[in-house]
Amino acid sequence: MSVDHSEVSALRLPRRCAQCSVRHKAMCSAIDTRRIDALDRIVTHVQVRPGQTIFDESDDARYVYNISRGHVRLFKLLQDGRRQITGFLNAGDFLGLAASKTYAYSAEAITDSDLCRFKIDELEDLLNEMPAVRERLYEIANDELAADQEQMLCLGRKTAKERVASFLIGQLRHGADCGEEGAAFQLPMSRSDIADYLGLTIETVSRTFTALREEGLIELQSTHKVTIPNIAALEESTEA
Amino acid sequence: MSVDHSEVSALRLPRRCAQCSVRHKAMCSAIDTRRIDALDRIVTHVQVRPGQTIFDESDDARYVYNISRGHVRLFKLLQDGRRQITGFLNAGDFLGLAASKTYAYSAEAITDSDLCRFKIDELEDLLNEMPAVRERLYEIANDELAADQEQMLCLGRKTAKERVASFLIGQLRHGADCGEEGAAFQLPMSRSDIADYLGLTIETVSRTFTALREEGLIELQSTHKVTIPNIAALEESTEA
DNA sequence: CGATCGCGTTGACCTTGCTCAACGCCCCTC
DNA sequence: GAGGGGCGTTGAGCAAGGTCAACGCGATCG
Repeated sequence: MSVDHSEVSALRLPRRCAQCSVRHKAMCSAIDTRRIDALDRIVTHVQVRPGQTIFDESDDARYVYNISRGHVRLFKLLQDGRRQITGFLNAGDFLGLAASKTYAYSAEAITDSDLCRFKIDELEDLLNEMPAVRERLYEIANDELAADQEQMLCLGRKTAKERVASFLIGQLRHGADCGEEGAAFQLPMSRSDIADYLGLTIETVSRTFTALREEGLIELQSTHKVTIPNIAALEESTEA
Repeated sequence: MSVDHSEVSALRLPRRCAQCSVRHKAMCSAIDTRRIDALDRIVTHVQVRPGQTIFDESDDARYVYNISRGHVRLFKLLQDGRRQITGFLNAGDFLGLAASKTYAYSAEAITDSDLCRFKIDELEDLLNEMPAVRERLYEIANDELAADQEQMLCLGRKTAKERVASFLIGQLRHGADCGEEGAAFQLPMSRSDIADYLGLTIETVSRTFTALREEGLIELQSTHKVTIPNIAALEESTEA
């Protein structure tokens, strides 16, 4: 997990899918090792900087992406600027699935990120060749559905404290750079991103972090580095 | 759209998929007419009464369902009983997609409903035979994803009035028994269902209906029958 | 190196929507 | 046709979380 933006120009993008660090996650895990070169032929590697738009909700949905490094936020906007972040994605995650001609949400990089971009038409050909990949996409969509349902429960029925606790547990699980008890992990996103993800204001998120810290449920090494000393205890704050 | 429960025993269930009233919706629309009999061999028809459980979140996800008649709610519960309804389904809709061994949500009938039930194992065989059906399921999952993102925006960032307006427009569109301007349509679900769908209380939903009526944005023939005299006007109340 | 900017935190006050309670209405039952 | 239960509406008061404002701190920049 990296929030360091200083050396973008020195980055080496993965040249070959066979050597990719997220080779065994996302869509790619469904591709036979012997045929992984088929991916190389249709992939384009793109680099995005913090805050940079990957695609906009209104764009023609011509590409899908795999994240090979970095952190991304998905969101929808109302006309007056209110924003709802519908998900945070990390290395290994997949984005760009679309129900219609345009995307269902906008996507921006949170940190410096490397993306593998596929033209949907070309991917479609690959999908027909390798039904296992389509099945994998279907699985991904279903996982995403389950996560969204959980998030609706959070937004519709949980208190501020429960939402923040749920979010932290979710980050711990999903990030998984460090699942161990008491391990510190990074929150790559700002308080404002967290607020827009949880349907709260920045101030409420901030106050809730403070409250959780004062209760000993979390420790804050810095604003973006959290430790959960007792996962079970925090999990109890996740509901009721 | 039926909220009449009086003659369940007299119902004729569809015997043949080829004659099914929702034959050209949902999953079934992807099945070649000449091979529709393959469906007949693996389908079971089930009838459920208002309030009856179709499946529980904790159940083994062994079946998927198509609704051929009636109305269904999907929901998740917190331990203390708080409920979030994650979707309302009508005739032609599909439910039971699951990411894991168990379902992602519980499902109950709102009105008397007829369901076509498929054992997932058996469906899986069909899917391998007819890749177009799998593609259709994938499409359905993606539509569902887009709808869920929209609902997150609603729950996280809209006011009570905006939520209720969005809900009514959504019902008009999705129900589609009557898309025309000024046409009345039925709300098969209770105020309590609406509240749990919108992340509000019954009282707030009731007050908001009254407010919308007093502003002339809706007319209420009865508690469950609504007219939208001017769709564009109500749509404006949908945000900002 | 001081000025500025972005971000996070904290405090005081306010508003939206929730809680609790009463009541009306319809439908069912006896 | 009196009683009762389920559902929806309305009102009064309350509280969770939002708004507005001040401030702190670290990074960047001229």
